[in-house]
Amino acid sequence: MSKYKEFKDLNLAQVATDILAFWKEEKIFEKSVSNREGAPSFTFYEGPPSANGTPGIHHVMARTVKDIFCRFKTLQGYQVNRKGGWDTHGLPVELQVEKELGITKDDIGKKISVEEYNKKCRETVMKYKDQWDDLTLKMGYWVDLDKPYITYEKEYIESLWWILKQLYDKKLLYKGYTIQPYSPAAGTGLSSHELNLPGCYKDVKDTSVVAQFKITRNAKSEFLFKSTDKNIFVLAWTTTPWTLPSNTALAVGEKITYVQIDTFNSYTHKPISVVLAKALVGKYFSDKNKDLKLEEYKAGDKNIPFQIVQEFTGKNLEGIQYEQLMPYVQPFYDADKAFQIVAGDFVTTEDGTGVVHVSPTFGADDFRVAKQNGIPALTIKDELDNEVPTVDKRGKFISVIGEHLAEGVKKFNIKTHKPLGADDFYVKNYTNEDERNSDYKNTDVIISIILKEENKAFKVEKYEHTYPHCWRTDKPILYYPLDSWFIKTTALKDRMVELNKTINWKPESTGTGRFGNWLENLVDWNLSRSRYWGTPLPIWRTKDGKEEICIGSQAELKKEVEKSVKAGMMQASMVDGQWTMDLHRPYVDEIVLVSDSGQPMNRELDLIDVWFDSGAMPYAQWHYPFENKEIFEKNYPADFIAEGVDQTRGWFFTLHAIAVMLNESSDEIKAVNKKVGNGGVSFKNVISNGLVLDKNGNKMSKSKGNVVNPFDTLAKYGPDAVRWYMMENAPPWDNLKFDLEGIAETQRRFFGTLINTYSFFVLYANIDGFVKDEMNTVPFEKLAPLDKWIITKEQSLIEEVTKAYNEYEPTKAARAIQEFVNDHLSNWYVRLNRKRFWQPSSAKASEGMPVLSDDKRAAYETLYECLMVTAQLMAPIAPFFSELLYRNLTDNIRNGAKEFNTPLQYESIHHTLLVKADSKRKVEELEKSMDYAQRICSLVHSIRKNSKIKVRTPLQKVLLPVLDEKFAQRVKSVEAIIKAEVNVKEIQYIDDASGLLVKKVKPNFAKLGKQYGARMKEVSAVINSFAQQDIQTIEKKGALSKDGFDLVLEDVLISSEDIPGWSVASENGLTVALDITLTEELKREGIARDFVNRVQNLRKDMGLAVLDKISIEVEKNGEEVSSALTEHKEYIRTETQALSLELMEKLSSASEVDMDEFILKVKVTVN
RNA sequence: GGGCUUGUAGCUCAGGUGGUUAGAGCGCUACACUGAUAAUGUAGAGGUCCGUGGUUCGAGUCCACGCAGGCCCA
Repeated sequence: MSKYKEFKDLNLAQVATDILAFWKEEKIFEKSVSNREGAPSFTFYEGPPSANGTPGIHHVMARTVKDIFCRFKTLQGYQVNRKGGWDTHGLPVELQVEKELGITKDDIGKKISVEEYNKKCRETVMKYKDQWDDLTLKMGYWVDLDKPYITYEKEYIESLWWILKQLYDKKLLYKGYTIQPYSPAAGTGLSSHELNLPGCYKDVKDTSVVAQFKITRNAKSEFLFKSTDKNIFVLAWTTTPWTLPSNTALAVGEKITYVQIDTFNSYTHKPISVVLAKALVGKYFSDKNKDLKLEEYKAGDKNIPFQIVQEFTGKNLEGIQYEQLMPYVQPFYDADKAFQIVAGDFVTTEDGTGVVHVSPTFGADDFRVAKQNGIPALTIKDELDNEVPTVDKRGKFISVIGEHLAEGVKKFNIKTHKPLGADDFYVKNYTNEDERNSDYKNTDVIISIILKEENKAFKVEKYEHTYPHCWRTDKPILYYPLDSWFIKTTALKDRMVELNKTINWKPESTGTGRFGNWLENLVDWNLSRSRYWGTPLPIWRTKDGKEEICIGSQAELKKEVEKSVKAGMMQASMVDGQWTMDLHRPYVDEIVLVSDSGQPMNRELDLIDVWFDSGAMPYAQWHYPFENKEIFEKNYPADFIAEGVDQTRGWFFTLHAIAVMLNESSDEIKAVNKKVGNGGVSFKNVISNGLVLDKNGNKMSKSKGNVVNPFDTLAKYGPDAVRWYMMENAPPWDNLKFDLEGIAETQRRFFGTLINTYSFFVLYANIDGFVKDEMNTVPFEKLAPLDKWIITKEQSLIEEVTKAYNEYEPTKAARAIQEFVNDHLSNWYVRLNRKRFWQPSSAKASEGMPVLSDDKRAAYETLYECLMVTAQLMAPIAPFFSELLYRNLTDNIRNGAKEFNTPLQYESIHHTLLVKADSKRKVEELEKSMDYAQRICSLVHSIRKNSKIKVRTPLQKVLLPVLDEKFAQRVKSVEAIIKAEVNVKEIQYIDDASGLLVKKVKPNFAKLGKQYGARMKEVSAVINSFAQQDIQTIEKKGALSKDGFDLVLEDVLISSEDIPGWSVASENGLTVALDITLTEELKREGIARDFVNRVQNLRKDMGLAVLDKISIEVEKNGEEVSSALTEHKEYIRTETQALSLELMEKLSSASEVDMDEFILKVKVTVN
């Protein structure tokens, strides 16, 4: 009969290596999917990593989370297809290529062709694919690496185009503009990455203006006019005065407190009344002037008096209108909305006046707040009838404004270094004027002077701040409206918000908070990227923008190209033969299509945001709708996805946005959703996991040198310990403080204990020749109480762990399994049952035909079952070790199991079906009783310890106060266990009748609180004053009236915390007293047990085998020892397997053993 | 600056709907066990529950304001 494998020097890393070989050899992963053909499917989407960087330890964490639930669902019987994927486009790839080639973006198209550049990108993007695949394999992440989706593939891009076309057709794709960093000197937009290049932010001194915006008197503003007769101005500060001519709104903070102050303008000396944030008054009004009288002010006085008239919050200012500050250009549309005060969440009282000047064309915040409030931007129409801002792309004011400024220069006699015409007003010095000229005045200064003269400037001063500069030209950048293609996500905002509520977010707060708020404040999705390596926007346009076409497939493009060739726009050679064109730049850019009116159409040069690539993966990974429609329908939407919380606005959003928009714009998707009963989401459950930090809670970074190498870690500790540690330590959505010590602890504490438990089973099972027989097991009713108890615990564990996995709570699952193995199985069940396993089997055992008693068989079967269930439950988290455990436990019965089609027929644990809890095999009563046993033992140990009486010394009895009969019954059912565990002869139950019991009473606050509330102090005083008699009365009668309170039994908690004259310990309502009197008889028994212990040590020192027989000789040492050994001779002989035990007067060449109180000479000889 | 999140023992973490003695594991100290033995068990020490206010008879738990760390966004 084949035996169970024993573990020697178990190395979890080696286990993984062996199991990996087995998985590969037997195609275990593939089978885990194919075995489930026809079963309901559980869909998982893999968020594609980018292989142009190396994987880190946090990827192990993220992928463990993904793997767990896919494995779990497989165990539950689902078919779980999981297609891997690669994210291949985007800026990081481009940057890496540029670094490798030593070029910059400027060199593209000059030193290197777009074609070569993109070729290089394509090569680079898979640079570390091998490392990724290796990690995937080694950590045991099961995902299909053979047929991954790759975002640069033609088919993938075609699906993206199809989606874009759906959106386009529903008018959800449009061309607009956003405010972006722009370099007029270089004539190009800058990415945030370029802005963050070292040296871009420079300290500069700019002219700043606090401008006075004159309030219009009407119902809303009336309250400001009540207390003053002066003109009222709102003060707003800006460090870019050139944006003032395009001001269309002012923003205030709703919750910020503002004040109105009567004072005088320091330049014109005119009386004014101004509004600004209360917190900033001190900045503009000196405290030493507060007592000056307004009436006594004379024009030109240096100290200007001021008087606070009233104060109010920003909310009161909302909607108030003001006069345009520099009325040079009027808004084209919504003019009635312009020039009003609105609330902005970006307004602070850090600096300025607590009021922000809003110029929608030249500030991102400004643009957003204006859009939200329907406020127009100041623009004009150019010769092509396009709306353009008041500053052109070279950084110069349009001539309409230039005229006004030139007029102002003349009118106020401003001295400049050269005559300024309408076309000379650059907003910054982009024309390299000589600033050293004493009369040099930039546009900001000129505007400031004009404002001063016009009583519109409250304060003008130089202000030093950091401002971004163009890394190419070293000139200050502008925030400028640039053309972009947008997806009108705002049109479906409500739908997205609504559908988001149907998604199960782990943790919930990410869904409602971070993601929910993001959706609430949604702006249109800016798709455009001015780059080279990415998915091209499939839109072709005529020069005047009047005609355009959005291409939704390769076939359509081909058709359009043919049309174009016919029209003579293109050469036929481009489409000759098969259609094999790469859909990337530069090839698509070379295609010129023909419009309906016969105009040439060129592709809009933009690429689309890479996030669109990944968000479209549910469709594009299957090349939907061009292929695989059935597979797609079966795998839409995802049941589960998981990525880092940083993906909230990344992948999670793009998945959601695209899904919701397609559900509105595509009839096909709508039909699929209807068919599969999906409201329109692309994922139903999502875990957003946290970061992996170093053990001190710092972010891992190369510069800090605290990066943990995943390969080293896996090799050292084995993937199971790493995975287990990561899940057990903290819920995945919390940040993990990653500590290698922690993995070592997991290894020792959990895997070590489990291995030990298994080894214990194997040791005896092999001796006894126990083999699991699925067809014939001892029925539950015949099990020993301890067996029933651990089986009960096991059922609870199955329920708990299954629930935890179902609710995407891996940490709860891991912790429950760990508690079961360590505390219940190993520490209690195995420990207390050891004897059952090593009791010799019946005589036939020696003849090689072991016959197991039912009791022993029950013990083996119980332990076997616990190990098996543990293996199954832990399999999702620790797939390797559980596999080893399963195979070791089942290899010897596999053939039989296959024959009889029983649960253990599968070659891999990952092919089995998860056990279900069986309520018929639960004895909850036993669970409670055992809990008492454990607690009572703990208390007795505690008393022994305090009295310094070791467990080997037997004691007579334990006293147990009984407060209710149920309790006594429960303890009695486990009495034998308690007695054996703490080595006492009897347990005596004492109640009121014994007269020993002193009871204590405590108010039951939880119940009383509801009834008495504020009178709690009185009631509890009354209860605390109960005499013993009162306690007895309320116990017997169930009610008691005292000091005006009618109390019932449930109002109080009765406990016994004292037994006079006894050694007592109590905890949590349980009280135990121990009789620590040592009678001569007990002492003798103690000596005998000590003696056995010492002989066993000698046996061990001598290297004897378990079954070796011995003879013992002892030199006499006083009457007590002699009678102890004589009295317990039989006991000693049985325990030590001694054929004889002789007391001798004198012993030569004997061992001296320390019996604590004395030394004994003992001689052990082998028979 | 905004949104979200975390703060409980030396370390890592538990602590439904508020209830009076705040728990676990590791680590530490001591002891026990010695037929799971390079294992195992038991006990003990260890806490301003981040701070300050508030609500309440009662706050680790609820509210407000802060402080510190983290993520995302400006």
